[in-house]
Amino acid sequence: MLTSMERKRRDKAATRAALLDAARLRFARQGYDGTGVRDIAADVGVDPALVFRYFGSKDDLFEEAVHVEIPESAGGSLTDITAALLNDVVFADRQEFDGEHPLIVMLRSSGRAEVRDRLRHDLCEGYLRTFADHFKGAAPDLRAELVGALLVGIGVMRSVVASPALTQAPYEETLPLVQRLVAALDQPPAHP
Amino acid sequence: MLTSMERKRRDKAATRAALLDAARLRFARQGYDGTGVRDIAADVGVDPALVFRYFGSKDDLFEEAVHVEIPESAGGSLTDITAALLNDVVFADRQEFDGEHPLIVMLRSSGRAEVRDRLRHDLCEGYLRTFADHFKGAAPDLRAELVGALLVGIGVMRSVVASPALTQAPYEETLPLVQRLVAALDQPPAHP
DNA sequence: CTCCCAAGTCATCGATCGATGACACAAGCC
DNA sequence: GGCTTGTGTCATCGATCGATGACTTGGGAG
Repeated sequence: MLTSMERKRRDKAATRAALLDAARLRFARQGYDGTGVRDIAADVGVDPALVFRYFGSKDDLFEEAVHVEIPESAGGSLTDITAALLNDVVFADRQEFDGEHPLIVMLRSSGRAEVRDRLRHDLCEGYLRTFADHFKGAAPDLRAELVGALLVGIGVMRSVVASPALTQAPYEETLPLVQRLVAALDQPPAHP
Repeated sequence: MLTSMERKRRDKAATRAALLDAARLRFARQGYDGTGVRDIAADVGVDPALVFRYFGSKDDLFEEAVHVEIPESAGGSLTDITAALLNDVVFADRQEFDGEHPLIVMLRSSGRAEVRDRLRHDLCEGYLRTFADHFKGAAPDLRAELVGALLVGIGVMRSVVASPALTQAPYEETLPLVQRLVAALDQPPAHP
């Protein structure tokens, strides 16, 4: 797989970018342990030694490959944030990661401790902080993490488990169900 | 780690069982790729060749290690099933798997396709079928898989991401929140 | 055209992996 | 005690891994 047919034959920046793209695809599909630097280099059609010259080590390449900036959550209502997050985390088509979210990519490579640390940081400090701020009542952090669990779980069911219904259901069908769940979490417990 | 201090020195059944226990722990903590047969054998204090003699291959050992029978869901109300499932999948203390559910262990080793197939089968055909049967209205499969996503997500948040709130919250605090979510999924959409 | 630096290649290292087959040794039986 | 059977060990194979350093080659500057 040559990422770009017209890649110049001796262009450091282009080659580095092509290696990064190939690494993202490989890591997304096969995880960290299942991917070798020789595979990545072969995808680009280049010598494996270039990986170490440009990125230092396989670890550094992975770090740079799965790095993604967390979008500034538009400070709207809980409904708006839910819709944005579901779209961004679950349904956004990340072509560079084979259609999966970097969080799922990291999850697939969660054998290493640093990856788990990055996961926790990106999720809890990044995506879920807004939810915790919006939840009123007791234990907002716990309820925010339950939203995170739901979103992560949906991603896992679609990308890893490949469960039939969730994989085929479009965004328009999944969103209202998720909205009902988040709304139920926001309301105080009903004591009839 | 010798599983049992008084293990007889030449006892095939006991040695095999000890290898299986050690394999479960290693696979649970480090995943399939991160675990070597030499590690497992060293845990038991035995030669690595015994692994192949008793189990055939590393793959076969993994298959046997993560095999778990799905409990027959007591055919009670949706509330009862939810409580049972949350306890069994998320909060049951599986000592033999370092406290984690075999589903999470498989998830940590999901690089191989057969593992993903087993995951999908055990989850959708096993755990979630009961939910789909209990859900009235449209798209019961989708809603059942959303329950599965929630449970799997909670397991991931606790075991992999190690998110603070969900990890520390006891069963008694998490269960009512999950109950509210499942109940919201069961009710027909509210159109005020 | 030539020179020179950067881009890319080649050979190779040491470690580790799963796996195999020949071998050593303890236990039960006679 | 000698023999058989089965439990466990040892040495080793071939492949693959990440990583290193010396080497080659292309392309722009002069």
